[in-house]
Amino acid sequence: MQEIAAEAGVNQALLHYYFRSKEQLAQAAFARAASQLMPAVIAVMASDGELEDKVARVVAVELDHLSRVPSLPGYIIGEVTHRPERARQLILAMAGASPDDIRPRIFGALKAQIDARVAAGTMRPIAPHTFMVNLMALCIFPFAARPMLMAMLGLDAQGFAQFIARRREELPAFFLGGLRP
Amino acid sequence: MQEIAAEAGVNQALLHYYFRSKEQLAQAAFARAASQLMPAVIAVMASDGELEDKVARVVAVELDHLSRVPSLPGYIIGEVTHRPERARQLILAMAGASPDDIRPRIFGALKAQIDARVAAGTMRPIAPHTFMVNLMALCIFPFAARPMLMAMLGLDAQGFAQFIARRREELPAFFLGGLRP
DNA sequence: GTCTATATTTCGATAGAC
DNA sequence: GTCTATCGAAATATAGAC
Repeated sequence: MQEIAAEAGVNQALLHYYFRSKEQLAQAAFARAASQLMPAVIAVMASDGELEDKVARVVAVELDHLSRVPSLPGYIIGEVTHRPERARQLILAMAGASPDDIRPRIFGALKAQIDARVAAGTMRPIAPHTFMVNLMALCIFPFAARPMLMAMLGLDAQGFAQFIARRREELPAFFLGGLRP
Repeated sequence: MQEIAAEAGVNQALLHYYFRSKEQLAQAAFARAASQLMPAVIAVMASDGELEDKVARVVAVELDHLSRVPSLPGYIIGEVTHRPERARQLILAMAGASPDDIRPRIFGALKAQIDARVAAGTMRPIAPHTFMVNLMALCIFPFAARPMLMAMLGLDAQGFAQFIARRREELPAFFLGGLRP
């Protein structure tokens, strides 16, 4: 609380005036972060448009956005791991609706598009869940594991940014390639 | 410290006797966790054997292991995000050697194998870094984001386990599929 | 709404008996 | 090595002036 107050240029009493307790401040911070984890990803996936274009757009939007707040995924994952009850709030903040309401909207459209591709023989069957998880994993994980990857690959901040920039171009082809029959 | 002592069935004084401070206890816990994040992955990747077999073995070993400690990735990611200086210790604990020593061992062998496949026309070019990051992402992310995915996909613990079990079978084909020319 | 000052609680660390 | 008891520091929450 002291650190936060100092960084905000106020004192602890004011934080308490606005948030009433440390826990409620933590929840507010988490809610704001959660709403920024997957900007428009759900909207994109639920929208009309060719599957391949959706993938390309999700990758581009997501990597561009996370490049601006690279530690966001690590923060959210740490928080949700430590307090699993936040998971529901996370989905709610991401999508603006409850998990039960969101699920059909995303996975309904996605399943129909996958089925169409499979029927046309241009795609192997894949569960919509798996499709989404793989896409999220390939986009989000490099940021979540950023300090680890920087150490492992011997990159500084600039080198990491370049790594992501290349990824932005290559990832759609890699992802869609994994789905070819 | 109180919670940890209670769970361990001892008291705080004994924790201090063994670890001297909270920070040193945290480091010890982190080091132990780090050594379990990617069991044998580095060994497998640096070993002889066909690339396709390595991928299949890494996926199998990693998913089997993380299924037994599903919150390990989330803990490590949270810790490294909050304290990036732990990243070096993470690599060291994972591989038993410094990042600078490990890098050539993994990526040297990997690069040679990729180059051979590319020359034979059976694989698109891919940077060894990207290869490793994609593989790690697809294996580790589902566990790191487990509470979030459970909420998003509407799974309980058993449903998540089944999701991973299917993943164990499907992931190698998806991953290698993304590399075909 | 924002501050200073302070009360209250929690927590990490230590002393010392066994 | 393990415990009980306690010190001292730190942090959160509150009171009250402006």
